[in-house]
Amino acid sequence: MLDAKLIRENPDAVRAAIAKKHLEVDLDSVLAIDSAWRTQLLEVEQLRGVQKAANTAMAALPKGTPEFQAKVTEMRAVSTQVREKEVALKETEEKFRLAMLSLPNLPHSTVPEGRTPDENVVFALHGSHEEAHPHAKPHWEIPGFSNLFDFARGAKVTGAGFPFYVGDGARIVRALLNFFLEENAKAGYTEVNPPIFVNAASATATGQLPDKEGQMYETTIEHLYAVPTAEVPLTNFFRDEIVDEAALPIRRCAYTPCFRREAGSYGKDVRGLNRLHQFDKVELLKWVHPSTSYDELDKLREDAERMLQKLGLSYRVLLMCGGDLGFAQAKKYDIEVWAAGQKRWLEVSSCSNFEAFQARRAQIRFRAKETGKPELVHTLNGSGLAVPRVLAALLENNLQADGRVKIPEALVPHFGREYLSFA
RNA sequence: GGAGAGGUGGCUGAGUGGUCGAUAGCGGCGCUUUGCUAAAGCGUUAUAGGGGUUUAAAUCCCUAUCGGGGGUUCGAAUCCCCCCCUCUCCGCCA
Repeated sequence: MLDAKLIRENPDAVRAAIAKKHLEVDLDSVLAIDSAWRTQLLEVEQLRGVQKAANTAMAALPKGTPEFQAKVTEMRAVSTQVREKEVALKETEEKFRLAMLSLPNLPHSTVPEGRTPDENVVFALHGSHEEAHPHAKPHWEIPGFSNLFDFARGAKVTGAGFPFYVGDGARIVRALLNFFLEENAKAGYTEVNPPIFVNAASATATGQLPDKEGQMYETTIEHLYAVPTAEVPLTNFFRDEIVDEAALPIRRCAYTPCFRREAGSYGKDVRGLNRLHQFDKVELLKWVHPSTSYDELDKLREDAERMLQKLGLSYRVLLMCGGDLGFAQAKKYDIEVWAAGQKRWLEVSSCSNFEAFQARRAQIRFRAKETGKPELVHTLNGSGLAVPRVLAALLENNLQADGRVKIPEALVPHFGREYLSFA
């Protein structure tokens, strides 16, 4: 959510910033609602002032006197009027709230211009993805793949996109999660094990609701949402709270399964482990002082990159252009790992600065020592990392002539063996 | 799931229809006293929104907020209804 004062006082600047995201936004209608709301608010407040003054006067009057009765009669009319105007005001307020929720975050000045993913800027390249991987093949074509990653039985038991991980398949997932969590702990992130269902207020605060409702699984009885990412419960940890300024930046990480309906995404990039309805991910989250949030974004990205380096994977970092930035983000880097078998880049992390956008929705503040006033924190998050695509790249890039997969050295202590076998 | 009790400001805790944004205490902040500390005295102590003034801010005016929502009433922290949460007991259960 944006600051209402900002759109009121600098509508043109807001319009220009939104244009960079190439989103259709009717700011004029938002401004019109805002203006109507303020007019109505003023009327209601004035009438309430009249009621309040009468109330004080009546308190001093003996009940049952003619003066008292006259006041009652007089105030009955005011009361009716207030009620009517309040109903109208509430309607306008709700319209305004929804309109404000529909406004995207503004991109940072360093975000490159661009409309489509092709216009994202390659910010960094690491490793030599073009070197030969003589034995590489798409992971789903590796002989014995379905022994470890059983999509057919997953489809039977639950549905497409919910695989079983069996034997070394389950083991490598656990090893990766353990590796990620340990690395993040070293980098200063406190581990959290959050609820994996959240309520509507939480999903609204991080921006999943109201617009991305169709992407989440929802329970029929309590109307809870299965988390699409640990970002949701993690960010909401401090919802409606004032955190200690001296404690900033607060760094946390969490492993959760993530549930995504992926409605409308069909096609060849959904093969194998590339896109699932349920997958495992470790998420990194920071609550920071506004003055440091872009430094913290760089550090967050580096924390995610370091893990890929230790796993010996080639990757690139994309700086997202305005058009590919997403609704809530002010600036975002995507980290993509090279999958030698598919010969494509797979997104394994997305590191974003939301500035105060989520914090305003979630009312997460700190009391600034300088002013003594509560101010909104900035929130940042990034994957650290998503398991299935890292796994896909590992399987493809490290496939040996004998059909086994060499486990990266950093992962061996967690996996317990040097090779993964499909037998 | 059943029965009961409760949810008030940073915290504790009064307040059962009217001048209550709310007694009191604690904590915090400021001032005074003091060689320093402690103590004492005095004062102060929320958040959000709107209006007005202003280059801007502060000051100023108004409104809202006593778990959330709705209702009764001229008027609700207080009465009624629904929901959420906490605690106690019972049941069930990993």
